[in-house]
Amino acid sequence: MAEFYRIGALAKQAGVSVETLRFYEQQGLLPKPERSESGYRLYPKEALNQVAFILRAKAVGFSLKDIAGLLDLEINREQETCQTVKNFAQEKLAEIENKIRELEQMRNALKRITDACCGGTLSASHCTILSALAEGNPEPETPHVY
Amino acid sequence: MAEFYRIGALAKQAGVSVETLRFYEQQGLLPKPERSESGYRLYPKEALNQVAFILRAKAVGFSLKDIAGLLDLEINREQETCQTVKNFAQEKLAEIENKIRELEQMRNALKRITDACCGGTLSASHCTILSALAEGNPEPETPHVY
DNA sequence: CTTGACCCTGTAGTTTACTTCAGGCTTTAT
DNA sequence: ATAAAGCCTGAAGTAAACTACAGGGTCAAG
Repeated sequence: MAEFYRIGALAKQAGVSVETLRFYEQQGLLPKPERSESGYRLYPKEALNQVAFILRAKAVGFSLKDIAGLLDLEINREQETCQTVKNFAQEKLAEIENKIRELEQMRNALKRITDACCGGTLSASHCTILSALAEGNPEPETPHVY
Repeated sequence: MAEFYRIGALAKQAGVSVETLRFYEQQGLLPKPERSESGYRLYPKEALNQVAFILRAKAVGFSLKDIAGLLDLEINREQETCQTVKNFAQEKLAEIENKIRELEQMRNALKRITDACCGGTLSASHCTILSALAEGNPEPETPHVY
């Protein structure tokens, strides 16, 4: 029971357009799938996970080129030593952890606002979102009193 | 001792080009700074934090338009009710927490690889980086034995 | 057996986020 | 005082990531 998606079905499942899927294939982000006799692309169900991975990586700020680099590891892994693969993965790991830290800083800044903010129907003239956000580190600063 | 940066100094400090700073100003991401008699932009030192915030937000996948939306809260805050501001901030907070979760999934997948990977000089043909990454959830799966 | 939904390739157009250029003032170092 | 370095505006150019044709096969339903 080897099941296959055609491009339209995969696109629908993944929440992208068929053009995007063809574009990703052309850019080397998706492996060239099998073809039916008439030339239709036939995707195995793993393709859905691969697309999901691309979308997740994109959502957190990796470029398609970055992502291709990650995926290339798999494709060329026979030619690479294990050490090379591991190094690259660790490099990407560091990048990801950096992004997590940056997001946590942003989250903390926003949290401080939503907590401090009255949340009522008054003017927001004291909700200094930018000043709170603009601070890199959460310096306590004179707390706003409402 | 109100100190001012000229555009070149701010650019250097922030690690961007002067053109990028002018572009951000034009796009409404940076407030229009004071000008010297001869028309030079004079930035207060807070500008550095604002640029840093933009860069951080960009690095984690927000578009300039998204960022402008965040920063707009400050600029128009007199016109908005506190509730509106708070709602928007909470919406963005949810987005950020989503991104953090996505990154943590990616981090876990990569970590499993680097931990399982021999790290030696052998072929990496068993380092299934893609298959590990492609999984959304870390299903245990038949563990690789080397 | 034809009509409509789906697929193909290839090329052109769009949006986002810059970057470069042209032409011309200002400031600073020698 | 003059030349190099820095700043100005406005417009054009570029790279990445799609998105939209144009022109043409495929296939299940009626």
